[in-house]
Amino acid sequence: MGELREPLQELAECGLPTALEAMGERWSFMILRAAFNGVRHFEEYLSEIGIARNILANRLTRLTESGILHRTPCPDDRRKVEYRLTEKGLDLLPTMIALRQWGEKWGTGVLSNPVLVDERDRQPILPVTIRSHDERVLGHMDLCWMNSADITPINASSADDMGDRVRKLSAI
Amino acid sequence: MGELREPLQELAECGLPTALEAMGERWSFMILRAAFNGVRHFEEYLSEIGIARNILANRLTRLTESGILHRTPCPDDRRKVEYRLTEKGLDLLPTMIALRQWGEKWGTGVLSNPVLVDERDRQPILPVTIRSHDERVLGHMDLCWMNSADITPINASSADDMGDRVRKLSAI
DNA sequence: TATTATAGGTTTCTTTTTGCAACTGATAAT
DNA sequence: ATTATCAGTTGCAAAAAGAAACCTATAATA
Repeated sequence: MGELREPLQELAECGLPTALEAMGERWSFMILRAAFNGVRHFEEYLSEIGIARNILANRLTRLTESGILHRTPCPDDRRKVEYRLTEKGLDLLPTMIALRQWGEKWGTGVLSNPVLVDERDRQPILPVTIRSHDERVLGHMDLCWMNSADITPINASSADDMGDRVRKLSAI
Repeated sequence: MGELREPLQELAECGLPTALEAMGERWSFMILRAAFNGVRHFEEYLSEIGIARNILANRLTRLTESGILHRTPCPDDRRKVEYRLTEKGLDLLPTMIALRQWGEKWGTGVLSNPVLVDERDRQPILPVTIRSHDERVLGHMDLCWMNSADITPINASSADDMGDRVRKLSAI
């Protein structure tokens, strides 16, 4: 068993550290959840989440700086400020739902409420999954890591051996 | 504009806090990523991730306690210990990939490498999305929150008004 | 108009968590 | 018999989180 593994440096080339820089701090996901639930104002976030005032102020600033929330002074009441999700923030929904679903599945029997449904038929959404380009649901047994340089563009045929250029995830 | 919102307490009924208790600490996702990349041993995690020794020890213990990693002393070299993903840990893959894809999309042009591909055709996986029960991809405009008690089981018909029992996500 | 209340912070101080570096105890390699 | 490796632990300094009081601008109320 040769423990064949890529140069460790390669692990760094990934969006995860970037994502964690913006969302990895304590409370960030709770603030995001509140935002997705329609919370907009400072005092509202404060009572919704069990967070300290100064920390909330700090997180809202940072989430705003990283473009996840947008801060607008309220025109009708000039004491108030609105923090709402940007497109970038809204785009975190799959991540948040996946995390929530995982917590639900493996946690101590918390059945989520309210539940996300498709408004068209009012049916709950599916568990978030990983899918192949042709939409098959993939388990980790079906996946492997591959150097992006070695990927054959779709349509181009592939009578290619690949040799050591793939590494199976199921071997983990 | 009545700002109609559910009793705030309802927000707590969700798997997210549970999930964050296990995965919300700094480094947890980085350790998970390393584990998914085949890392198994303490010193290996240590050099892979830029984490301090004592913190790593602490995190590995906590991830083991929460059933995400499994700790086994190596039979062939009794100095070594293996930390590998449990089923519960493996089940975090969609979350991790969703987060990584988000980081890739919105970060400063980091193209991930290696890339996750379907081993069957060696094509990159799709972006992780939210899907309706019949597999349509849903944007946040297509979603609403609903009290789980009010959901009509599929197949049962629904000539039901629903009134205020739904709250659109696109209103956020 | 004067007074009080509210919104969104900031400041100060205490506690907790992180990070670094050195140390340890068991096992394996030389 | 000596040295190296592995998986930690310990002690201490720095950073971050949390609680509580304070502040400023605006709005509501008497």
